[in-house]
Amino acid sequence: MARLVSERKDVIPKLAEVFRNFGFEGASLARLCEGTQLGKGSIYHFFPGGKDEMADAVLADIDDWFRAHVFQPLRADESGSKGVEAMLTEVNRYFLSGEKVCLVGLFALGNERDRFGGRVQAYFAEWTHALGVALGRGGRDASSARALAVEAVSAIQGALVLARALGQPDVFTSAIERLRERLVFQ
Amino acid sequence: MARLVSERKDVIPKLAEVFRNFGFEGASLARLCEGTQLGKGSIYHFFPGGKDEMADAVLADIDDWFRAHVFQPLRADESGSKGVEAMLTEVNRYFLSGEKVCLVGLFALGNERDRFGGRVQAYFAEWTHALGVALGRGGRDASSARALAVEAVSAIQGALVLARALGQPDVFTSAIERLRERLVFQ
DNA sequence: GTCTATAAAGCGATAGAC
DNA sequence: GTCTATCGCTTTATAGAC
Repeated sequence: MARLVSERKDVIPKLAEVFRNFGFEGASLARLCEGTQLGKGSIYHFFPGGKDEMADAVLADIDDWFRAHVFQPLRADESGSKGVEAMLTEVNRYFLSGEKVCLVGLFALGNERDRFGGRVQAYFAEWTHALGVALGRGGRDASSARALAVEAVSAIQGALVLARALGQPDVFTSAIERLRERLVFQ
Repeated sequence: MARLVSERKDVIPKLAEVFRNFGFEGASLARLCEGTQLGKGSIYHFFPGGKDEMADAVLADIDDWFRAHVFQPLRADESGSKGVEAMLTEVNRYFLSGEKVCLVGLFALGNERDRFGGRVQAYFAEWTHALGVALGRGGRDASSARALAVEAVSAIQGALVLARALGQPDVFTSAIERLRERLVFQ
């Protein structure tokens, strides 16, 4: 049987899925190995710091994705409407229309916050800030744009919770549609 | 030293706090013992089924509290406005103005959903249903009352996530105030 | 009802051969 | 880069004395 050789960057999304499904404490090395199809030796070769380093790499990867696909477009768009529109489309795709959970939100609620609080805080701070900037371009004053941004990100996170809890992904897609009508100027 | 004898019902809130702080997998028996000030022998005397039975009892206790203080008042109030008003006040108090996390929401996101999915689903289903009934009394048609109820409970859960993540409890209290203006007819 | 001792399994992590 | 063997520790759970 041919031996499969992995690269660290290919492993991270697989680790992410395990952490999403089991949380930090629930993601045992056995489960992480199963999810990545890697032995303990390989996984410790990539992440000598163990689980902490794995979760940290996963959070950094998520942060990078959102920065590239959501935060920067939000800040860059001069129209203040296309960026918001793009955010909602990308976010809906990222969370698989409500079938996928937000790992950062999960870590925010759980005790993972003690270990990764900085990353969790930074993720939501940057998201709400970038959205606030974009909404501010739509003629809103700074303070109400900021408040609306926090409200919108809260709505996304809450919709993910309820969609998951009720087993109704459309709770999430409906929330996205509502935000589209509320935030985007036609 | 006098020996303290406990009752099962006094133990449950203490267990709840441990589960809230550490999640299901993170709540080890050592931590549960520490949080309840009970030995393993005592804790297994009350909950022979182990951690599963403890978490189940905690969820049942939360469910009872919300049924008595939130769901039933929502359904009982004929005015369709005082019940909603009371819900927001009780919920704000329960979650300590955004400092306390929703255990059911945490379980909904994590893999605890596999074990306690039924209870999680029932909790949010009853909450959104009762709120929908109350909102329907305010002159809204059934379908928009129902949608608004899901939106409101989502807003509460999402605000808890962001308040926790950002370390800003006022994100939660602001969300409650916004809901008060939006849902309650003056 | 509470305590201590103990069992069996799983945990994260390391070492060393290939 | 991958694998297996292994260490020391913690885990859940049980048994039995008090």
